[in-house]
Amino acid sequence: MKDNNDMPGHLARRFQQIAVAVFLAEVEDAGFDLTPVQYAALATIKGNPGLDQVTLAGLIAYDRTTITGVVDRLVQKGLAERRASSRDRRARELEITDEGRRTLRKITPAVESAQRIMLRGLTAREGEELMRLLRKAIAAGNELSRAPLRDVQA
Amino acid sequence: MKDNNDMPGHLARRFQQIAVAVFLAEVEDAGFDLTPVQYAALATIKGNPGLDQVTLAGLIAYDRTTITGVVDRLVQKGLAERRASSRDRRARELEITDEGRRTLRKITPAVESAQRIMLRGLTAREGEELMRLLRKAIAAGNELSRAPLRDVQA
DNA sequence: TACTGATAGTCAGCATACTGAGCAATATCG
DNA sequence: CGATATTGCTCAGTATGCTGACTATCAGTA
Repeated sequence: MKDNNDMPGHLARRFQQIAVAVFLAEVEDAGFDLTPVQYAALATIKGNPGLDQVTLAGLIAYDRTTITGVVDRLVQKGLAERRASSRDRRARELEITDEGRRTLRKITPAVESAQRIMLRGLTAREGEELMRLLRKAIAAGNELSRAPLRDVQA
Repeated sequence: MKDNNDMPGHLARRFQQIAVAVFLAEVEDAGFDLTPVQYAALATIKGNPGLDQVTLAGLIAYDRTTITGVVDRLVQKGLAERRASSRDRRARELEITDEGRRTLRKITPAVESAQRIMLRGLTAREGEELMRLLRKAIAAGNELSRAPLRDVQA
């Protein structure tokens, strides 16, 4: 009978659970109300102005049905805008607002602090190694989830 | 500007996402309909007959408000039973059913296969190292989530 | 050009997770 | 003993994530 602690799936769930909690706590301490998912989406919109929702989803490996709600909330908070595309009337072009830019800038220290805290039990070397191993495992399993990571075809 | 791939939080989310997808796929291939969360709960009930919901939640680090729904579904599927405790009328004692035991037994190969698949990009040594680092990071962050792991006080 | 297939987005429904509130029952302590 | 605090559980509300279905639109082709 295997112990939970020998199950990578269980460990993945626990680590993710802690990572989210730490992120939310740091961001709230900084005076903001933004989830990890919303942060990643907003940062990606900023880095890729005018991208459509499917592209955004692919860049951060979200399901396309999830992106709808995430963008809804970013728009509702005034951090992003959703416009009909002129090239493809099915698509929506996404833009970050000035308010979104300001929020991203001010929230960055909290986000970076969160990343440190979630690795606080590890040495710097171990933290790097953990990230390397996660990247490698993720790369090999990318196609196994419904929402794989997709590069932009620039 | 940090890349997503340098953010342990993002990597945690991606690995967990893949882990869940792999688990569900393997279990479905084996002809069962059980989520990772339901599996862990059921296995823990089997190993700790008569435990109450708070104890169960502590053993697998679930929130107590989440456990309610999970147990609901296990009961509804006929895999577990929820009884009023005679010692403490607030508490519910949980028991696995014969059907639950049968399911656990038959599902085990799929669960173990899933754990292998989610590490398929890593060598055996790397897989061990990943689990060690996750365990270490989790131990240091245990108290940071609302639902920390709790040992039984037997 | 008409047909077919693929694509962008949304929606309904289900299953985690969490916040915060509330109820019932137990434990503790003056 | 009685007031208070704590505990076990549930519920309402919100936010991911997913499956599957549907509409509108676009692309490729006969």
